[in-house]
Amino acid sequence: MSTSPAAYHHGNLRDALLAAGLQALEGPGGKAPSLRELARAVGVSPTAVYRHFPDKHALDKALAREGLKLLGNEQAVAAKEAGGGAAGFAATGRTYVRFALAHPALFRLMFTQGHPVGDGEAPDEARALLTANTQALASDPERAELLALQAWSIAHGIAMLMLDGRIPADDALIERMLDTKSVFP
Amino acid sequence: MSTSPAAYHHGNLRDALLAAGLQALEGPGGKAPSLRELARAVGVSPTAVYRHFPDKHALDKALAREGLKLLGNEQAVAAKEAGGGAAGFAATGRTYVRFALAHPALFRLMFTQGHPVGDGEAPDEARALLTANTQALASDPERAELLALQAWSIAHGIAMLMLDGRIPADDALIERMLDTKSVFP
DNA sequence: CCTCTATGTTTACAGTGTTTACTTTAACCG
DNA sequence: CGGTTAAAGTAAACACTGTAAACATAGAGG
Repeated sequence: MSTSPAAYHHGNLRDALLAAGLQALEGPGGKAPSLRELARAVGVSPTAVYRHFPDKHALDKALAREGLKLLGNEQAVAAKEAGGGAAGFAATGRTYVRFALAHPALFRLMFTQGHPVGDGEAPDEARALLTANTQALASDPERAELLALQAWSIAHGIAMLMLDGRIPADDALIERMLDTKSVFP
Repeated sequence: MSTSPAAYHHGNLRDALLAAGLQALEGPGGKAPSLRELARAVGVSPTAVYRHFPDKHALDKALAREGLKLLGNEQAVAAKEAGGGAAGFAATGRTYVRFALAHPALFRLMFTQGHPVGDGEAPDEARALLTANTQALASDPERAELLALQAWSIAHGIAMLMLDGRIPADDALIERMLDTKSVFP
């Protein structure tokens, strides 16, 4: 799933580009890399990239998917550590916002790729976890779906507004804003 | 406040640039214009822009402020038409999301300029309206501030997720998700 | 009227995404 | 094996971007 050490310069250019892209995006202070930057980082000519991605946007979409995987994993372990149930659900939300603050550039990229709603892609782990949680917590499944979208929206809104500096990126504030008793009683 | 017909080519280049920028951004299918595009649209050399803005980012920030004004106005009239109070508050939220869907590029620009939270700028009308509404609806003023941030976050989250195509941009869905009885009982 | 300052223009540079044409490398198969 | 073929890489070029430096031109004020 990443950077197999053998056959770097030849062989798996695609994976190498994604790895270099993630490294550039990760962490606070991460930046969205240019296509040429990534080619340089991997030691290849800019046009070589086009053998593996039709254009820059496709590369970005692939990086976004990679980011979604990371987020899903972090959420899954956080939910498990919290013991599942309502506590796990809450942990999921906190982790979402913290992930955004920890990897601003990556998080922005993940949600700026124009992901048409009806495309046949399988739902990412984060999304699957969300619906599973709400289905377990709500009786009515339709109401559960609405709850899922609302929970997603408030977490996403908090994350975005904090990233943009519209709301102080305070950890205690995250806690209060996401308090399930207050928002979803 | 816009495009005074006299003295176009000489005089108010700054306003002309902002007007051209807004026109490019407005509407669905709007796009973030390049500095050179705007210069062309106004009939001026690219570097002339630098007499009025230190760099592209400053221009974008000015456009973002312009967009916030537009949003604030729309929200104000919507709240007034709904008769104020709780109904007005709800109208404010709906208008927020609808504005985002009606002007995707502008909305994105408005919230991607890195607006450091502590800077001395006066709060925009949208923000002022928000706190006024929650102060009126909640007894405890501290609880009102939290409610304001939560309401903002959920509206912002819905808007962003719909813009990114993660959630269907359905008007009825907006209504259900923002239903105050369901979210803030 | 003459000067000075605000506001433009020209030219140039480094960087970007992308196309086209060319070269190498590896794999396949008779 | 050995030769052909397709995959994967390179080089050069194009149109575009934001920006800097040096120069030109009003228009206003003393």
